[in-house]
Amino acid sequence: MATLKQVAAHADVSVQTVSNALNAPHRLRPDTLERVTRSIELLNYRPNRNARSLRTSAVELIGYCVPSWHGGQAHLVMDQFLHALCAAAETTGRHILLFTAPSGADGMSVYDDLHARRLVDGFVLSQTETHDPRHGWLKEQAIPFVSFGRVWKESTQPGPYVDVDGAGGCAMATRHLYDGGRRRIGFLGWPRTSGLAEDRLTGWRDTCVELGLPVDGLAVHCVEDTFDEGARGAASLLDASEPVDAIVALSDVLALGAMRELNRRGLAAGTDVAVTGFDDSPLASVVSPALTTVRQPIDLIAHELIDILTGPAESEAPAERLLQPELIVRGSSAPG
Amino acid sequence: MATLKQVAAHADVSVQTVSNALNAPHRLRPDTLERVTRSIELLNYRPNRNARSLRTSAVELIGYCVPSWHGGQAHLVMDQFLHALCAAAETTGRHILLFTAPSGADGMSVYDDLHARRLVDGFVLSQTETHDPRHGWLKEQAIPFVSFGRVWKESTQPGPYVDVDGAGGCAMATRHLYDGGRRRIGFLGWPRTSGLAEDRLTGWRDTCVELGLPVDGLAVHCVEDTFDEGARGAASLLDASEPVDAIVALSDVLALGAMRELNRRGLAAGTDVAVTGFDDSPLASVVSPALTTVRQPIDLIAHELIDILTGPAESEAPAERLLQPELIVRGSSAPG
DNA sequence: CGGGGGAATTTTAACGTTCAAACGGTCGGC
DNA sequence: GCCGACCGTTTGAACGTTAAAATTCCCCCG
Repeated sequence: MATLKQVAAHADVSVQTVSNALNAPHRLRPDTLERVTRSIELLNYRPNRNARSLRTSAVELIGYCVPSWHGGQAHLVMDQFLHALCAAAETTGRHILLFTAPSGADGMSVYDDLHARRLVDGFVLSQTETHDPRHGWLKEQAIPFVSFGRVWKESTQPGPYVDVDGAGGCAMATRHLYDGGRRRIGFLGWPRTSGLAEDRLTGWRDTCVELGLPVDGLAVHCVEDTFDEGARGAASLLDASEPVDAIVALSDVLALGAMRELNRRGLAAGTDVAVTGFDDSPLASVVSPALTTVRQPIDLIAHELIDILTGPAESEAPAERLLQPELIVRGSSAPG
Repeated sequence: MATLKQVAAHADVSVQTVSNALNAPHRLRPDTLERVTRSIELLNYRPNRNARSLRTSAVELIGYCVPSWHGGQAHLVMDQFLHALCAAAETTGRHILLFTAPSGADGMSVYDDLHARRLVDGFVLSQTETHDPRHGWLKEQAIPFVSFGRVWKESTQPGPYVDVDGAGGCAMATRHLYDGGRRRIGFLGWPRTSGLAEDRLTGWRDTCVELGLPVDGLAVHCVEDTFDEGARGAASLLDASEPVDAIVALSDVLALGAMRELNRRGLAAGTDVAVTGFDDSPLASVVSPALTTVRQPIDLIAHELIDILTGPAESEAPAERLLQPELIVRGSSAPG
C-alpha cells in the first residue's frame, strides 16, 4: 500500500506537497499538481484515514445507535432511514458507525466511551422518547449530536433536532379526505402517553374543528400497533350510532388493520370508507387498494441531520427544523 | 482528554508500562499494575483508537453495505439483523461501519476504497445475489470478507459464508403440517430465477415426495412479494379441482396474502386451511391467528459471521456454515 | 543589478500509540 | 563471587499524516 512518502519520492517533491495536492490543490503550481496527481494515480495511492484522523483529531464517523426491536413493534422504515443517513453522510465524506446501547441513562457510558476513544465525532439520535435522557447529557458533555425527533414533554429542546410535523401530516390527510367528500372522519391512535401520538392526534382534531367536522367520540386509542388493534378500533368507529365514512390512522399497521375490518364487513376500502395511514412503509403498497399514507421526507431528514451535525459550530440557539411530510394518495382514500 | 503520557507521568512510570497495563497486564508487577490502574481511572483515560490503529494497522471496523430498498420489496428483518450483527461485533471490541454502494461490479471501487483507506478491516456481505460479483473480486484482492447467503448458481463458493438452510426450513414446515393431519400441501414461491426460492421449493417438494404427498400442480410462482400475489396464488390453489388443505409460503408477506384470501372466502386460517410463512418478520405477530413461520437464527448468524471474519486466518478451505432455522408454531397452522 | 515580496515548496515537529530492543535488577548455580 | 537467565521496566523508533514555520524560487520594480 503506497504511502505519502512513496508518492513524494516518485513525483520528486516533498511529502507535504503531496498532502497539499490532495487537501489544498490551489497551493500548487499547475505543472507540479499535474505531476503529483499522476504519481498518485500511478501508485494508486489512498490516504490512510487513521493517520489523518490522528493528526487532525477528526474521524469523520457519526455514531448511530441501532435500536433493538422491543417485542413486535418493528421499525418498518428503519432500513430506508439508515440508507438515507448513510448516503447523506457520504456526500460529506463521512460514514455511519453503528453501535448498541442500553436504553435510558444506562446507555450513556457507551456514548461517552465511543466519543472519548475517538471512534466517532458525534451522534445522530433517533427513537427519541419522552424525557429522553440522552440529549441533556450529551449537551452537558459538549459532545456533538443532533436528534431525529423532538424530546416530547420538555419545555425546551436540549440541542438541535430535525423532526417531521406529524400534526401537519394528519391535517393533510384529514383535509384530503374532506376534499374527497368525507364528513365524518375517525382517528386511530395510540395512548396519549406518547408525544408523537399526541402530536398526530392534534393535527386531525384541529383540522376537523376548523372544517366544522365532528370529533367527539371519534378518536380511538389502540393499545398496541397491530392489525388486530387497528381492526378493533375501526370496528368501534363503524359500530357507532353514526358510523364514520373515513379513518385517519396513526400508522400503516393500524390502517391495514382497519382495512381488514372493512373487508370483513363487506365494505370497500376507498369507496365505502376511506382510510389513510402514516409512514408509507413497504406495507402500504403491498395491499389493494394500495394505502394512502403520509410519507416522511426521509432523504431530506437525513440530509438535514448531517447538515446540522457537520455544519459550522452551532451559534446561540441550536438548530431546530420541522419538516413537512407528504401525502401519498393511493386507492384507499378514493372520493366517496 | 488524558493521554498515555499524562497517565505515565501521574503514575511515575514510562508510557510503555501504561500501555502494557492495558494490553498485557501480566507483564507488570502487581503493585505497579495497581498504581497504574489507579492513575488510569483517576484521569479517566481512554486509549485513542486512531493512534492505536495507525500503529497496529487494524481499525476494528467491519464494513456493511446497507442495501437500498428497490421498489416495494422491503427487508422486514433487516433491523433485527443489523442489531444482531452490531451486538456480535461488539463482543469482540469491533463495530460496524455502514456504507452505500452501487450494486453489481460498479460497487467494487467503493469496497476497494474503504479498505485501501483503512476505514475497515473487512466486510460482511448480505443481499447476496445469483452470480454476485463481490465475492470473487474481494477474494482476488485478498480483502477479508464473509457472506451472509450463498452465491447461488456457482459451482464453488468463493470465500467463506454463513447461510440458513431454506430447504430444511420449508421441510420442517411441511412436516409440521403433515403431523397436523394435512395431506394436500401447496407451495407459494417466487420465480425459479432466484436461488433462494429454488432452495426453499426443494425443501417442500422433497418432503412431500418423501411423505407420499402430491406435488404436481401444487407449486405456484408468485411474480412479486405482495399480499395480492399471495392471495392470487392461494386462490389458484383453492380453486383447483382438488383444493389444498395447507399452504407453505416462501415469505411472510405471501403467507399473509394467502390468509387474506382464506378470510375472504369465509375459510378460517389454521382451521380450514393451515398456512406457514418464512422469516418471522414483525408481520407474523401482527395478524390473527398469528402466523406460523420459519425463523432464521439471526443472533447465531451474526455471531458466526463475526466469528469467521475475525477468527484466525482462514486455513485451506474457507468456512462454510449452514445453519438450521427454527419453526415458530402459531395459530395459523393448527391441526386440521 | 540588487532588493522586495508573494507564491511555491520544504523542513520541522507533532498527533498518541505500540513494537522491538535495550536496560537494570534479582536470583540461582557453579 | 562471578556469570547467565529471567523478569520488569524503559528507551528509541516508527506508523502516515498535517499544521506551522522556514526556506527557496521567481518575478517585478526601482
